Amino acid sequence: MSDSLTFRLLRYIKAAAETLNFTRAAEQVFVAQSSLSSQIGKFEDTVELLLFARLQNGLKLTSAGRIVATFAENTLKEWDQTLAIALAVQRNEVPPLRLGFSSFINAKLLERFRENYEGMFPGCAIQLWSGDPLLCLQRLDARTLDCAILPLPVDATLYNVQQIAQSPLVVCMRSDDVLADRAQLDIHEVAERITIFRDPELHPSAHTRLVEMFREVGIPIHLACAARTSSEIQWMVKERYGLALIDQLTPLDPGLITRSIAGINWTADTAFVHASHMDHVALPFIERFFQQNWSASRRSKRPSKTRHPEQLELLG
Amino acid sequence: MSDSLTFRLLRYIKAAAETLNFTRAAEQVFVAQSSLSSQIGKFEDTVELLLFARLQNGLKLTSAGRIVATFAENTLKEWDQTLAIALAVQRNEVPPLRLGFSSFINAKLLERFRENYEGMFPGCAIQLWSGDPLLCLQRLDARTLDCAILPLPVDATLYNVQQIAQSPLVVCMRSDDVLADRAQLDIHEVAERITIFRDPELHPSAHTRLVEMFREVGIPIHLACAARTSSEIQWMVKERYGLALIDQLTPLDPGLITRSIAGINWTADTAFVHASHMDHVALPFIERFFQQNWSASRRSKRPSKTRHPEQLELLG
DNA sequence: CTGGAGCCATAGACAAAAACTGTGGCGAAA
DNA sequence: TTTCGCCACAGTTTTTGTCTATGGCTCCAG
Repeated sequence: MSDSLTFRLLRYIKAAAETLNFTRAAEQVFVAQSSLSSQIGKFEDTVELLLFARLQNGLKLTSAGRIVATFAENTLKEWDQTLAIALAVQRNEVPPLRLGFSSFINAKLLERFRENYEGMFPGCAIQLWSGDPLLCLQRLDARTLDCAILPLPVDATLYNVQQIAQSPLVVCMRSDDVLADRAQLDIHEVAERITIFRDPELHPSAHTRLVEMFREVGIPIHLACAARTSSEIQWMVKERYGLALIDQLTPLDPGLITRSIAGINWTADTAFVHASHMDHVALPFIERFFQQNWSASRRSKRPSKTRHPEQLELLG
Repeated sequence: MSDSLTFRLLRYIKAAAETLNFTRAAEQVFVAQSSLSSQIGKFEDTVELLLFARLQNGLKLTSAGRIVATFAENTLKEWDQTLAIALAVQRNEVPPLRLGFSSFINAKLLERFRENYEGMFPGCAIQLWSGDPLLCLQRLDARTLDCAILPLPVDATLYNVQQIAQSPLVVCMRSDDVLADRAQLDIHEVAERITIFRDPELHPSAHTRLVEMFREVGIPIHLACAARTSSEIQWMVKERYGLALIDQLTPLDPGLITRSIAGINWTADTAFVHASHMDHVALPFIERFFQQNWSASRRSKRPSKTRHPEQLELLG
């Protein structure tokens, strides 16, 4: 039964598990030693679970005790976070979530994020900040952003990175292109014409990755046009500056089409990123949400016959 | 503070949030209406958090209340699971975890799983059961297996599937093969020689996927040899029956090497699978573990410069 | 418009639980 | 052997929780 269990008791257990010493644990939680001792003892009796082995040379956590202590620690932490966010929501003091995003990520991801955030924290604002990934990361460091949705790879280990989407890269071309009637393209017939890229400065590691991917199929990159936004890319394609590789899910301007490349499974990966300190009250919640519901809700929408991994939009 | 919060109170809050009626909620948790009412009221006072709006036409959860009620529900469920597993561990009544696996998954995954399981549940046994994926799934249905580590794709929606690994498929050949001195292969020069496959019957959906992947590069499959195990495959390669596609991380017999195929990013995906009913006490824990620690611990081991998505061993 | 039903809050009595102080036992270190 | 640190137990006080009973409020049916 869940009775006979108090959050206070969880604190006792946590302290005792940390110190392995009832006396010092009692000091740590500001009660008499006998209180802590008897509480834990009584609990052990009622649930018939020995948490601590009382040995001559001190205490020792039992296996069961380790499990319970872990639970205690997690639950206390989660409660603190829950209380913080609940209070903030009630007082309408949830600061706007400063969400950075690269203009190259899929807009649908942002939309979905917004919907879910509104459901969790009704009335709480999101401040969108569009910028290239490098700037987003800098602003995360400077704490002028709380989190960001960015294309992978994200270099630093300083950030918490959670991949949330993966979708194929396809060639974007005019619908009157000579190759437009082909269902799939061969890399060798289009490689030279792919000349439009995002500005390498915007996300150096992503560009490096592209260069590597090209090299793997034995083709050098012909970078003729550097664009800063997705619409710039599409404009360049329309103006016949060349072809471009774009995320398959990007909304297309009229007059443009996309074609996949046979045998090539390059993907655009997207991640939710935040600095490890987690300044914003909602971040712990969002993080747990991405772990549970997000992938679950996508899984149910996804056609049941799983095909290639490159075609899975989202990975749990 | 985490004081003033009881698990009993969580049950009250949960019941009240479900019924939106203090009287019926009180019945549900077997106390007088006044008790439940005053407990919730006192709690709201002490944490200065209004959980329920008392309106003329009944109760309504506030935004903060919804957050707290969700927390209550989760925490109660997790405690039940924690208590169950802790009791089982203490009594040495954790039934052996009947873990199925395909002989085609990477052995290191099994090893890691075993280590982590031993850490969590010292002394608790794992019964390994090796068999082809289809049989594993059938045994999950029949409840003669608790869970399994299988190659994706897993067709049914009846199972809980959590992807835990992804690694490139490479061509396995003799070290004295004519192509052995090449760093990378072209798909067209090896396609005809790749004749060794796992028996399609063992995992029809995985074979279907392979066929599709071959078709995408415009090459039909020449299935000349069907193997049932990884070592059979390697034996066939050594005996010059042909080449085979294998998981890059497969331990190789001496005399064999692997080469990647340029421009091809086929991957072997592995998932942790269990039936949705979760018979084994440890399953909730394992599941949470995969969500948190597993990917985290891999992330730290992974070289910091993230390369291609196909080369990520594990996805969070 | 009036009486009853449903719902929630409050009050006071009582019971249970948790806290505190003080003490004793036991092993390890001095 | 003494002393110290640590834990368990006993007795007492304080706090907390539950119960019954009651009152106020709204809604609805007669």
